[in-house]
Amino acid sequence: MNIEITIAESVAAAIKALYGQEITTDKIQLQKTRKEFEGDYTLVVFPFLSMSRKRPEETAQEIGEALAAAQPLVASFNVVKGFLNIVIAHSYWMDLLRAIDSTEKWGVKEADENSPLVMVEYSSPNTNKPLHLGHIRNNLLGYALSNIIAANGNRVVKTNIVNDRGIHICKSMLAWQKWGNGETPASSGKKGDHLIGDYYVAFDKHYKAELSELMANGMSKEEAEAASPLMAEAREMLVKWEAGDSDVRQLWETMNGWVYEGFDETYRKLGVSFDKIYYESDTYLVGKETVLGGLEKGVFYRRDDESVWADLSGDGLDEKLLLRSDGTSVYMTQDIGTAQLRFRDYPIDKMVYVVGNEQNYHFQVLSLLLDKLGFSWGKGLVHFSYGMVELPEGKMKSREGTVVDADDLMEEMIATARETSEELGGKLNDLSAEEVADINRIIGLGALKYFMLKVDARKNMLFNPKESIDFNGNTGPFIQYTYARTRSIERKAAEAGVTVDAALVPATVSEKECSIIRMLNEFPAVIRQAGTDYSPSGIANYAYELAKEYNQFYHDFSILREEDAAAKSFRILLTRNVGKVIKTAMNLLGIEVPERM
RNA sequence: GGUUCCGUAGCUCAGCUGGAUAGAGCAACGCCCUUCUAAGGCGUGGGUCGAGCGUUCGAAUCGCUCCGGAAUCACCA
Repeated sequence: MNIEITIAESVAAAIKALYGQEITTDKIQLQKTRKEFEGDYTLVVFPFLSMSRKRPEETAQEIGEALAAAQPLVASFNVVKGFLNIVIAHSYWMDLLRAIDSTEKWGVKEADENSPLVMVEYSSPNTNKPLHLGHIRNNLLGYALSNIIAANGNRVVKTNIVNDRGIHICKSMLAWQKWGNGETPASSGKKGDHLIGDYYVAFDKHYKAELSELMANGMSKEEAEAASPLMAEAREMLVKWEAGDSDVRQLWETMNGWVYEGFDETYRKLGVSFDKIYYESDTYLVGKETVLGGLEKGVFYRRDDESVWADLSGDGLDEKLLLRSDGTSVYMTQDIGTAQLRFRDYPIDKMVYVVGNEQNYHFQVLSLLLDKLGFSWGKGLVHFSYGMVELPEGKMKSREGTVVDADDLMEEMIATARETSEELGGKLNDLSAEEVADINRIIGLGALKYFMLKVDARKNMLFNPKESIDFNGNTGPFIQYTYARTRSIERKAAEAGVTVDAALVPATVSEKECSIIRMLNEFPAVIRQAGTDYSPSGIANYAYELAKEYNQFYHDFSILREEDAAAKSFRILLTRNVGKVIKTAMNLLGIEVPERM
């Protein structure tokens, strides 16, 4: 039974008894009492003044007295202006702590076969270059979001749509043919995605050189772009690809294969995974069919030049192209095709797309189109839109070479974790080299992940590599550190033969300790909130608050030297559950926690 | 120009279903390691919550109008 609901019901009963008014519990706002006042929950009495027809202080006093008399959980109360601060009985917090301790996964709601099925699309890379900083934000958000949605009792299918076709991959292929000398990941020792990325850059370099040569000979920029033999070759290759030319297809499969191996490694290192992967090369034709089907049903219309359009002016938007005049598909067509395939594969109840906010308009349109085409989840699709990641030097532009590569960044973070722990000296001396390396990996990646996830996803964020590597303050490593300490205390207690006896009740539980238990009590609500708001940052900030609260209180506190057996038992019990909740919260974010650090 | 999003301390960010004196961290300065982990803790200074108007007993939070910034409005993806 939730304490807040219990109190709210008692308040409603008190108001009825005092003023004869029926009031529903959702009208009663209970909030956490602010730190500077005594109490656990605060009732704001201003809304009841019209019923009581008395001054705020008097009203609060009356309600407080009625509560204290009728509700045994209310130990005491105090009134400050129009605020009634309620102190909950310590025995309640003790019972609650035991209840939390007895649950396997506090706050997590398991799904069953009847639970709604939510599909979450994230990552969605192009196969012509390696993953970069922006993808990291996308992947971390998508993975965390999937966990949070699952923790709210939904079945979740994590999916990735790989953009594996188009002119961009032809550019890499062409450059490799021309200048590659048969280079492979095995021959060069490069990661497959980096190898392909290098050829994409090589194409661009040669193309630019070609353009400036043509322009030097008197052409305008537009003329040069149209005349470029390199670009013409790339386009020719795309036509061959679409026609199913066996040589081109074979090269395409080989090179994409290299990229996928590279991506898999990055995903593994980042700790994200997918249940089902779709490829645009499989979906774009389905999209075309679906659009033509919509055309027959009269949902879309054809123009004189044979192009196919959707008229969305009735929905306050413009007209949208779906098939070019030459019959080829555009981006939107592919997304429709992907949706069609997915719906065939899964009984989707809700679709969540984790895609950058530069595509807000696209998803507004997609939602309408899917709805018109009869997808039940089309109208209610969620575009989980996130902001750009900016660097201190300015916005990231792949062409200007200021891209932060995902693999490099992860390595850098781990290296910094290693340097920092070495500076601190000797803490991990008794561990094997592998164990130490693993701890450094967990910390380095934790720093990166937490930094990305604690910020409200909608906002553009500034990623300062230097600051992110600072392990002080509101950071992943601080939370991991707090967890490692809770584990250390438990280990030491076990070594000393101290057993936790939850039946032992300490004579006093401090207000601060009650406050920590109250925070644990909030965790299920935090998960629900994060699920409805699609907000990993909500979980992240909660984890920090809890870690800070615990760390502050227990910093100068020697649990194991406590002489009162009941108090010692209680504190270890509290420690264990703080650790449990921190770990659960961090794992929802996709962040590992180390047993030691 | 239309649409959407953002504007909170020097910096990076919380807080936003309306509630008490607007919170953290970083940076600066001063304390605290024979103690379960100092990757820490305690303290000091730092704010017209972009501006104005409105609704309300009460507005950082809700509404309107401005001012800044971003994204988007392609037969690109």
